[in-house]
Amino acid sequence: MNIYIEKNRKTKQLIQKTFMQILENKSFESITIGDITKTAQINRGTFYLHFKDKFDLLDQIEQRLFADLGKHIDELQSSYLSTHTFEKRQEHLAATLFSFIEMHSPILKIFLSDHGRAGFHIRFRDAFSEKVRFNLEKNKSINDNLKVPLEYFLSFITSAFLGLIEQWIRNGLDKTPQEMTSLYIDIISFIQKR
Amino acid sequence: MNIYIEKNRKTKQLIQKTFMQILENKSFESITIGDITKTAQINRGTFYLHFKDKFDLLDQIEQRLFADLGKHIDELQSSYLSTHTFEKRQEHLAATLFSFIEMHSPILKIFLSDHGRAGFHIRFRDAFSEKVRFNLEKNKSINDNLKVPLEYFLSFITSAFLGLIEQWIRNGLDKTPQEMTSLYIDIISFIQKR
DNA sequence: CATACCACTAAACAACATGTTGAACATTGA
DNA sequence: TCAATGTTCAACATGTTGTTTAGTGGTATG
Repeated sequence: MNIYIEKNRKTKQLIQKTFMQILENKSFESITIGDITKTAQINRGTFYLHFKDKFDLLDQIEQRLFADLGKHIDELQSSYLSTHTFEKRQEHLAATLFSFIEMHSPILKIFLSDHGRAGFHIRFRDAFSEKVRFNLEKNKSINDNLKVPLEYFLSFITSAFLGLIEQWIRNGLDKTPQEMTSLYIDIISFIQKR
Repeated sequence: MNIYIEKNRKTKQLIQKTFMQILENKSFESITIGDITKTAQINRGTFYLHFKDKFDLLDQIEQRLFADLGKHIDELQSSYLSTHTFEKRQEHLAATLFSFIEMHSPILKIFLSDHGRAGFHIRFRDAFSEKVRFNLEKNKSINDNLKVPLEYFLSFITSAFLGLIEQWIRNGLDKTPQEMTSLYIDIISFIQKR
């Protein structure tokens, strides 16, 4: 019964790998199950033994990505939570995120482009937003001085961040995560000086 | 020969209207040409007399939206360009945009959701970004003091703005364009105070 | 008034995509 | 060994796409 588990896992991985590969040259919408199974050299029916449909396939890849993102941020926050200033924590959060993006850039390059599935940037931002909310709510000085609803402020700041990431990816990752972190800090302090 | 032009125009409009209507309940990908023509009570072949395919139909609606957005911003800039301070111009730009969004919220609600087509928020941001770039490049004090590449700053600020818009729409337009403008200003000044 | 024209319809077409089924084959465990 | 189980496959019915061909009922024009 052991060889079956292995075989199943391998076929499922093959489908996911092949799918991602095709996604580099073709948009999600235009990819057919046949495209995937022909390239992977398996029967089309086999696909349906592993995934409900195209969307299920993408969902599983997406969700693994979001889970991984959450794990990274959680780890950071548990070790940094009260040992540093808010500004230092912000900086480390940015650095962690840019590193994460660099690590997953092959997938993100596709998901954030128009080759991906509609609404990805919203789902990504929501996953990210949840983590930032936790970080902000712990901070009294923010809750007290912020006049606008927290959800609006969160949308503003996480979208801005995501905008930087999208530009970075569009530029073919022309900078290191460290450079992106200082670029982020430079933009914030530029706004502050006006 | 005039009645023909009228008939053609009306059928084309009917297709677009019906399409937008269906888009409220069904995702772009899952809508078929048959869905549209059955609802509009026209022959399926007629669709192809007006549009190349589903994408062409959506493109034409998108492009009309972007053109309209550009027109609004251009009008604003030509009348305000050098008669006000940079901050006042920013505020009026924000107010203009929020009004535009409110006016087109039925379409934008769909296009920005996962019922729309992948990459819309990128195309929308690009259209918007071009106009803001023009505004920023005219301003010497920004070009001189900004250490980071303009494209990154543009991505940051236009994405942040789009984030506010998305949240606003998600909240079912719970505020007036005027309230959104002061909300925007409040967020900026909150960042400045830190 | 005849006729050429136009937007649209109806029906049929091949090509292709989808999701399901039952059969084939390999592996497992009693 | 052999029945049960797991994986894969070929074939099927169904639905969508974009094109084509023939035809309808109005409209313009000489």
